[in-house]
Amino acid sequence: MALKYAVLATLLDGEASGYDLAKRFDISVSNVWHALPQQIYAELGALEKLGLVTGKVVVQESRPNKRLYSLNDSGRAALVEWVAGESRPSAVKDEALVRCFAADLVDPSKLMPGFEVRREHARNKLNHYLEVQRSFLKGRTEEEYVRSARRVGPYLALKRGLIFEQENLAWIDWVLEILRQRAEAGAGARPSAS
Amino acid sequence: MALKYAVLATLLDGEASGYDLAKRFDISVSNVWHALPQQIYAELGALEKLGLVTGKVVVQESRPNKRLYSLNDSGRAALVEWVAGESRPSAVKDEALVRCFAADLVDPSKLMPGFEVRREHARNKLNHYLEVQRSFLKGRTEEEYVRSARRVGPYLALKRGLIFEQENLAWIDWVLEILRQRAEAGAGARPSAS
DNA sequence: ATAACCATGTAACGAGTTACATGATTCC
DNA sequence: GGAATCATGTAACTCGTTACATGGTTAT
Repeated sequence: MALKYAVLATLLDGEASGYDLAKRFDISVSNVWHALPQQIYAELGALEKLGLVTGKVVVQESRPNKRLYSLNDSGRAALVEWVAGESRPSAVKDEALVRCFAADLVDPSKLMPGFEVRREHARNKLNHYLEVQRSFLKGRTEEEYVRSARRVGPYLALKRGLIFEQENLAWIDWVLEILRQRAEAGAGARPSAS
Repeated sequence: MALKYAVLATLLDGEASGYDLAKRFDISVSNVWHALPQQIYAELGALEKLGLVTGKVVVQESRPNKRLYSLNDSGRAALVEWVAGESRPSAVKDEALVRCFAADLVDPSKLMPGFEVRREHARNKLNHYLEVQRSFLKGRTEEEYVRSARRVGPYLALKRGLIFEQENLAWIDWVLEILRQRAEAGAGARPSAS
């Protein structure tokens, strides 16, 4: 359901091909809703059948032809109707938490490499978000921005992803620190799950 | 995949029926991995076929009979082998962010009720986590706990959920404040998506 | 030359959600 | 008398992921 509206909302930024949309999803929408190109192509087809987007073929030389979609009045109306509704509660969904849960089965030092990799991922994602943030603010403070910008929605959403990744990183560092301490303290001791 | 190990890890706390596990998932594992009873029953069946858990029927009077499952050596070994692996990167996955993205289509005041409801949910969940935290710490500080407790994994995982919900709540409050300001400032003005 | 980009999908599979089904017992 | 608890599932469906398929063009 959400993908449908994520696609509609992304078309607010102007008409796009499936390929274009897949890119937008990668760059600026990934924080809001993640989707693979295959899903996007399928969704655009479905949305056109529903009459919520309008597609037209653009013939190109020296490039494959493409299908450009734009949000039409029905689509905009559907989005307006949906946007004020209630969202289902969100939660962290993360394999790493399951691994944590069983962490005490093994020597703490065994877990550290996995978390180091994770830290890298988190840092990269955070840096990406920070860049997107800079491109929103363009030197203004956040306060100025949310007071004066015509469109704030995308920024509000970005901010959630930013905070999430910051806290994720902080948590990973905290976990690594505890694992390090325990690896030292328990060197030689047998791990136990009881 | 993760559900499989979530079930195995939950059985570290002792043998349980599907019904018991469903409860544990609701109370203390929900933060780590969410699953409905139907999934748990199915997974337990699959795990028994794989020989990773051992089930036995317990006959009861004045209660339906039940099937008690316990983690066996194969299951424990599978968990040990899995636990040090790499987890796929996590991300927020939240309808509300999609709604945010399209927020500027409508009057800010229209969005507030949805976010108020959400704030309630977040507060309840946070309170639940705080209670679980108290039952872990039992008066000790966090520092003491992670230094001295035999088993820290579940606490590390809980902490992530706790932080997530705290930040979620803070973000919701921030969004509501911005919506309120904009509703005032733009009273009478026409909303625009450009 | 080789990689990355443009451009669009299909097919199979796995995971998660919703709806439905049953029935005794104990708590309020 | 009605709700909640114990106890276990099946069936249909939606959503997301992985693998596969194609083929020209531009940048290094």
